[in-house]
Amino acid sequence: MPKLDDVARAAGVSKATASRALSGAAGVSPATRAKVQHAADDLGFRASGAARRLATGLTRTIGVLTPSVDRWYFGSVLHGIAHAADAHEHDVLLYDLGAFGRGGHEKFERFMRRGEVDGLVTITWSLVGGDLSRLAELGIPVATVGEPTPHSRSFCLDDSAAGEQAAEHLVRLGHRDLLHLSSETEVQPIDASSSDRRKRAFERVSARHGLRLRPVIVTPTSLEGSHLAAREILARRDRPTGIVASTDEVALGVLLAAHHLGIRVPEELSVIGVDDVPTAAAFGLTTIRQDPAQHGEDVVAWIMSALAQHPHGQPDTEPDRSHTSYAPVLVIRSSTAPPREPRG
Amino acid sequence: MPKLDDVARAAGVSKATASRALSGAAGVSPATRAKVQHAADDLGFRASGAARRLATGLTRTIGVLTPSVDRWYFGSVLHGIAHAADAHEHDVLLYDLGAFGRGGHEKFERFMRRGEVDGLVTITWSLVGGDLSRLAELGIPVATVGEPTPHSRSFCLDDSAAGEQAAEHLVRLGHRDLLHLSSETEVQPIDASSSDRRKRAFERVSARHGLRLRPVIVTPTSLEGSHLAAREILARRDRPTGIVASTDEVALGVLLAAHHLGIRVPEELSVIGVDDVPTAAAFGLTTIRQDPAQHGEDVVAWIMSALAQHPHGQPDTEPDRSHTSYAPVLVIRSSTAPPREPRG
DNA sequence: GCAGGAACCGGAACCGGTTCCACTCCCAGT
DNA sequence: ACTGGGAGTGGAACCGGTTCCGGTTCCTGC
Repeated sequence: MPKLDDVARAAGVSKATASRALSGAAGVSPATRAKVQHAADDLGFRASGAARRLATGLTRTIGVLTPSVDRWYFGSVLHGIAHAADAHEHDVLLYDLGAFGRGGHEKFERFMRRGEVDGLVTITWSLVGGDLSRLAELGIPVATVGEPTPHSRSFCLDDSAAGEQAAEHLVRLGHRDLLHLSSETEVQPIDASSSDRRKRAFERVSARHGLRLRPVIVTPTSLEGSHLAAREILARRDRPTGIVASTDEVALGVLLAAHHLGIRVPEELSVIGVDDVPTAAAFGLTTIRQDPAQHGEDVVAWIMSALAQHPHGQPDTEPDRSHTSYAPVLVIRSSTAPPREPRG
Repeated sequence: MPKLDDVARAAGVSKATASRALSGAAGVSPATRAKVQHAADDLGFRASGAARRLATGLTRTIGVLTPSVDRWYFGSVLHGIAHAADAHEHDVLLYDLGAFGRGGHEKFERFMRRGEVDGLVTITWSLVGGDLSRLAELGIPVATVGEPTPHSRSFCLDDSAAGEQAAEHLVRLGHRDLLHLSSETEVQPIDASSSDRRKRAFERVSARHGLRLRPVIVTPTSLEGSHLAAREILARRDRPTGIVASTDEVALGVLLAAHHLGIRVPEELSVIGVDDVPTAAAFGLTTIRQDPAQHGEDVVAWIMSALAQHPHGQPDTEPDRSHTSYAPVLVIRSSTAPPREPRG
């Protein structure tokens, strides 16, 4: 494996010049640069990342802390991050904290102990199992996607608007008797989750239009969980005419329950979700769309710009803790329609 | 940020001894080790990974090349890898090649140019966009999960057995008129995909039992794609009594189509898939289960053992290219039953 | 009492780049 | 002709660990 020294010797220059030539630094004559480049290609030279890291203190790597990787939302964000990082010639170091199970805290500690990255993105803040306020001490750009947070730069769907749009869509169709069904988040404080923000938005809409007040239902986070919960709800005589689900997964559970109970959608029951997962289209589910992969690309773009401004260490100014919220977009399919016999 | 030198000075020993003490190497008295450890804790010392890399040539990182991260199978494997790697105090460097889109080849080249890892796992071999035979030159343990391959160690569900079990299950129930529906793989050579192996197994079972011969149907890889294909198939008068799908995603599309056409499952149609995705349970889908997360854990275990045997560079012996194939397990739910009027 | 050796430790040479600083040219300005 | 300065380059000091090698010390065996 040839080293920089070999390249320098082959090109008849010093290590210093060879380094400058290959890294594109200024102060090298075009002729010399070409000579060095040629020698490097010739020898099949590949710079040692370890040596570069040690000398520059830069890893050209961005870390991702996520509570899970095999769920749609997290996977999509990660996909966007990986794509954007690649475009910037950066690698992605993945820490799958698995906070949905246990052991997330230990993994977080391991990251703090030995994770060496230039920038960090946490996919959701409160879900990952660790004291995330300590991340600020890292002295690197930190951003969160999936939830607004005062502790760092953040990117997230406007959950309130999403919740409102979902409810308003059904109200506009004539529904007066709605129910909100959300899935619980297993680790997250209940009052800081996206589900909760959507739920509260629903309640605001309910109050605004004087809709019938129904108890809040929370189901386990799984299609099966929401399916069973929905079955119970829909089996009752006074079931609502429409259900606003906090996510598409929950909404699909409702669809499933309706199917099993022989309740026709949308004739007898309207259902709306949030996310627009790939399967939503196949099921004809009306939903509020968000694009997590885009969020992932944006968060990397921000990290790169932060890195460009402050190549090393602490920024001298106050760190950017602004929040980017994405506007939800309503996607109307065939799971929503006016109620059969509008009341009120 | 304290360095090893500081720790050594604080403990009143040399850098060499401090290094040995902290790394757990032999040749340090218990008393000295404790003293150094204490000093390190005291100063909040964290060893520089970059320096360690440079000195040892080890990255304590394993790379993952995957065609996608936001699909169930890949995400699950990745989850297993991340979990196991963490248990071995290794990091995970993710290369999402995105071969389902374009640009996979460039990303692969970037990995070859600058990816520095101790071990590598590719999730599927032919799907990722690059000349993977070059990976052997890396001189590090390489393994593949998701498909058997002669080029490297590999881990994969026994697709033939899975395909046979699925078909045999329906035959055992009395079906004589089956159809196999598989989704195409966009990049993979068609004759090397898991779908293809499952399809050929189906054909063997068909021949063995002299079942009615039906044309092979291939659908686009998406729930929507298989849904539409299934609708066309099921709308015909002479539709089969059972459908063997190459994956659960395809099977769910069939279920969806049956629902829209008012065909009752399993009374009028049996459906079986492969994978046992989380949603399969909610839909009552009979399927062949595999556990990709386990495959991920196993592949990491193998890499770790290979690393332990040959700490550096090329193994002197022939590299291990054996294949581990996982036995499929049939999970019977409510989408399969004897046909209404058994023929033959 | 003394050779032999094991256990422990320190000095210094690495690993392979980057970058500061000094030095040499060469050319424009007066 | 002489100087100021910028462009191009080389020497050498880093970055922060690991590890080889040699030197003490102390204990065991004869």
